Amino acid sequence: MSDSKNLQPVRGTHDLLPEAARVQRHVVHTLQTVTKNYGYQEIATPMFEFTEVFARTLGETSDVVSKEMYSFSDRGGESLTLRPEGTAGVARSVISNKLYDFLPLKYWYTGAMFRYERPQKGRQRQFHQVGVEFLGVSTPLADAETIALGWHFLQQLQLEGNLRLEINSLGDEASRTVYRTALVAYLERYKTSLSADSQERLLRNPLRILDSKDAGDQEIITGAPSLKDSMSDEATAYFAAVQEYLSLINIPVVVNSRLVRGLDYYSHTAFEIISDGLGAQATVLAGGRYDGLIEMMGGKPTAGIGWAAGIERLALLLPPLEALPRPVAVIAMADAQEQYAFTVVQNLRGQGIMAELITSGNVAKKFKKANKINALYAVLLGEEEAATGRLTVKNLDSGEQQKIAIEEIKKGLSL
RNA sequence: GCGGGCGUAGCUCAGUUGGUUAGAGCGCGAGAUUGUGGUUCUUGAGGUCGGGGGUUCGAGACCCCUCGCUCGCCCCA
Repeated sequence: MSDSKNLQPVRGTHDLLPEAARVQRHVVHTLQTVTKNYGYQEIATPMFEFTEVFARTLGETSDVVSKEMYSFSDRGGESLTLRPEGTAGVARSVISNKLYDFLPLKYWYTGAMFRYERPQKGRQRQFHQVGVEFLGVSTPLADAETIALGWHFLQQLQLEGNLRLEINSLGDEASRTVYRTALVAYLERYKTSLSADSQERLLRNPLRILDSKDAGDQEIITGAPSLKDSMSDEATAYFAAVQEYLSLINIPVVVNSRLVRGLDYYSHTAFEIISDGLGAQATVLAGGRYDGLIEMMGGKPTAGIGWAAGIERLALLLPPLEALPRPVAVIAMADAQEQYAFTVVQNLRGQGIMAELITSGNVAKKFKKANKINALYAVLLGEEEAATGRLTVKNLDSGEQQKIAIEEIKKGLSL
């Protein structure tokens, strides 16, 4: 590995070899199937946008914007950014295409996201998400439905380990502003006792201090004013209704009043689904309501709620996939049948049968190769078969052999 | 961005207090008289010990730097 530096994938990126690619495909396919029953359609937005699209919506002071974005100038001098998440792009697309005239909209998406972070298990610099956005409806029912969709999706994947749905309300914007002021006023008194991280957060995103893992911080937070007390009656009722809808369909919910999301565009309902099967990166699906987002970006006021899930994290929790279907191995017994064998494989493929031509080597060798590709059947072609068109088919598990006309093979073997 | 652990063949790992041509299992290739495999046996290929520098008569082992992975913090999906 003398020139290892250039042959290594960039830090935090990974090749998707066939097995992993199949797992990711399975996750996406599962979402596609589940969302269909909820009336969702796929949307795909560009992998990069003008930097401003993310900077404005996620919040200039958010960690994602302030230190994790892959931003660069293109040759025309424009500042562009590789998308760190999916919602901002969809929101931009809704405005660009004036889709707010066609509400409500239900979109799902998948794709690579980019964040300059320190890689860890379940955390990469290029990672993949699936997500959904439900635009144009601001009712507790819409929140419950969206959360149910996420829950349903994860059930469908049959993840190993336990999942926990945590939910909170950040209140409407007015409530949040009131609360932020009250919280900061309280925390200022303990400023010097707070952890260094939280002292920093006090300036940038004080609500996140509620979520601190530092024991000292937690102690201080115990006495802090509660967001509930600052919430308007409407916001409180809204949150109660969301919970009621969820209980109606038996989705277990844990209210976590310290759950705060890191992106600025959220209001009202916020939620996370957390797995006990991962390490520090335990959140497997998360999202919330973002009613102010589209207006903030310059569009008509449009309600919205959505979530995203990390495909790599889901992959870590996925049970083994079904075994791949087994092919038919076509074997010429002698060189004289090689060309005939090629026509036979093509014939089988034309019938919709997965078939592989085993070339080179003596017959014993070819059988070994057939085993290696996990073939269920071997089709043997010698002088007799070539003359009669009736092929010798051997079941490689049982060893049984039979003769079948080529056009009967599909039925004869129930392939 | 901060702190800890790790990095030896494709994979999983062993390499005694620094000492000659770096090992094993699995996997891979070839063979065991040419129309029948999965077992077994024989045999072969494959490593500049992540990379660079240093200490030493001598380094996979010690020191420094660097790259990557990993655990926690942070952040988040």
